[in-house]
Amino acid sequence: MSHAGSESEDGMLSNNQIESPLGEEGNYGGSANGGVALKKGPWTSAEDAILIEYVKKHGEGNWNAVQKHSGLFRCGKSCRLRWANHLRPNLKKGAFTQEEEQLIIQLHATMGNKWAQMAAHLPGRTDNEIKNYWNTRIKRRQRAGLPLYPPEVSLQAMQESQRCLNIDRIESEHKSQHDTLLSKNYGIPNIMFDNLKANQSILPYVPELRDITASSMLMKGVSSSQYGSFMSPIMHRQKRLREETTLLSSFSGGMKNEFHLFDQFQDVNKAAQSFGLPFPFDPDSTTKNPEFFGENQGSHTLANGNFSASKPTAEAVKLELPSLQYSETDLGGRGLSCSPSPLIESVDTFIQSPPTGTVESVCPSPRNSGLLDALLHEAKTLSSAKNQLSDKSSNSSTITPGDNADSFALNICEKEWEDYGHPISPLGHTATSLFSECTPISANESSLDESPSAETFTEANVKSEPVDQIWIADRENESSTWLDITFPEALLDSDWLEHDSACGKGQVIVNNAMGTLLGDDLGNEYKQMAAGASVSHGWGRSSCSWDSMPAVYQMYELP
DNA sequence: AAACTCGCCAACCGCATAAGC
DNA sequence: GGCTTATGCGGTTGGCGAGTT
Repeated sequence: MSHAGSESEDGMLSNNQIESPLGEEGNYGGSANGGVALKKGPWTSAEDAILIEYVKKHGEGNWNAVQKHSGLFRCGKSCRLRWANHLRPNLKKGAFTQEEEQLIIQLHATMGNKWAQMAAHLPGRTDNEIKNYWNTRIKRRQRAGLPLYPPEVSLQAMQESQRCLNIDRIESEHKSQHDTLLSKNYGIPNIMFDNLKANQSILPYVPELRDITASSMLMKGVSSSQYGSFMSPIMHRQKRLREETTLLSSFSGGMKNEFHLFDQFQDVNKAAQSFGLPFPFDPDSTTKNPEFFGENQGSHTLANGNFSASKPTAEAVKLELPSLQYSETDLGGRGLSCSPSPLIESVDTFIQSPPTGTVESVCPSPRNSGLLDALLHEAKTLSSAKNQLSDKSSNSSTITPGDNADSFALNICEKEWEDYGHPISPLGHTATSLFSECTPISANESSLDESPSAETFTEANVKSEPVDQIWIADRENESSTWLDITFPEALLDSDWLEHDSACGKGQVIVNNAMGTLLGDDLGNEYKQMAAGASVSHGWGRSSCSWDSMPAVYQMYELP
């Protein structure tokens, strides 16, 4: 704004017009502030002392007043930055410890470039430090042709993503139960949070969840990488929503990165197929899936027009997670009629007045999640095969809007879940296995920066073959009813979740695929949840950590 | 010894948004 | 509601020192 603009202006005052109270030579080429040029460039110890003194007297904040009260010829912004990054107490100086480095990697795998949020998890460290560290690390590893994340971190993020994807699905499917449950004062099932807590062992930085509430979950859900725990507790609600939306967009950033990662493969199409993506991509997919860009505007992975899957980008690697920014041209070109702001507003609307009687979510859903979609598709394939054998009656699990949660739970639990609660996941290729097939895992890798060798990476291409084959076989078998795996809703609309058109969207028929989809651990969680007749509060479809997706899609970086 | 490259770091810049008027 | 100000965040730049050629 004007403030920022004034800072960057080069409204040069000649140096002889400036009288520094410090009598120091300095770069006063900065902006004029009330006729006084403000110094730029490195801070001197004298300036630091002045600033420290000022903060001691007046406290933090009101940074623009620093110059007035202290005679420091620095803009408020600069003062704030100096204080935050160098002068404030309890700052930890020096190199990052190994633990800190590991934490940063884990946090970044989950959050993306949310430096400020990451800094909140590293006491004494600043976002700038973390950012610098990360950028340096990226460069280093890029140069070495190493994966951005160690396999174990990628795997963790992958697992978290899948878990939350599943939770999210459950939530969407049960949203129709929402009002009934609320009226009966059902709470969030403890089991869910117990399970989430237990999962903390996976990512040790996940804070305690004991204080989590339905509302806080709702508030934090979309962006919360680890169950909503990354948001500052004092963060303004709308601010959170902004963050959430941004983080949702991080998902698309992850997708973008994903396609950068494909550049590493000799054969892009094969690489994509290894991840379960339908290659060759149709650049004009909008015409074939108009709803993708219209109704499902929440997914702006493609809508932002930042990448064309059919044209692997040759631009420089940019491991950023783009914010939710659209250009009119992009939107128009894609036939997208919405703008980002309606999305944000819709999220807000959703929070303020949760929708009733619909499973449609105002929150973006992670379409085109690539790897995860591959899993869904795979699960679907297996489930279809199973259905052919068992030919279960879907009516047994039909839920009517009037059903209470207990009956729903019984349906799920007794009719379906028993089949899939087996310790061994019915997913022949679970997220883990699929991932491992595509990830250059080095069993001996322990150090975070000791990444797989180039040889190992090459091996990954070979290992991905089975997935590739599954995919192709599936295409052949289902050529007549081919579903675009880039659009999981297509799966949900088919035999994954059979929306009973006669009874409305809220009436879902959960078939075997549901259990298949959920896998074992979440399946148990889901089972217990259902058995407890407590279907969780209707937070948004994307309440789970889509922002963790970048981890999956940033497994590799370009050399 | 000079030139060059690279990594690190501090600071700047642009942008978004909340708050106050 | 519109404008201005303050604040925060993430991306980028540029200076500097160390290492290499």
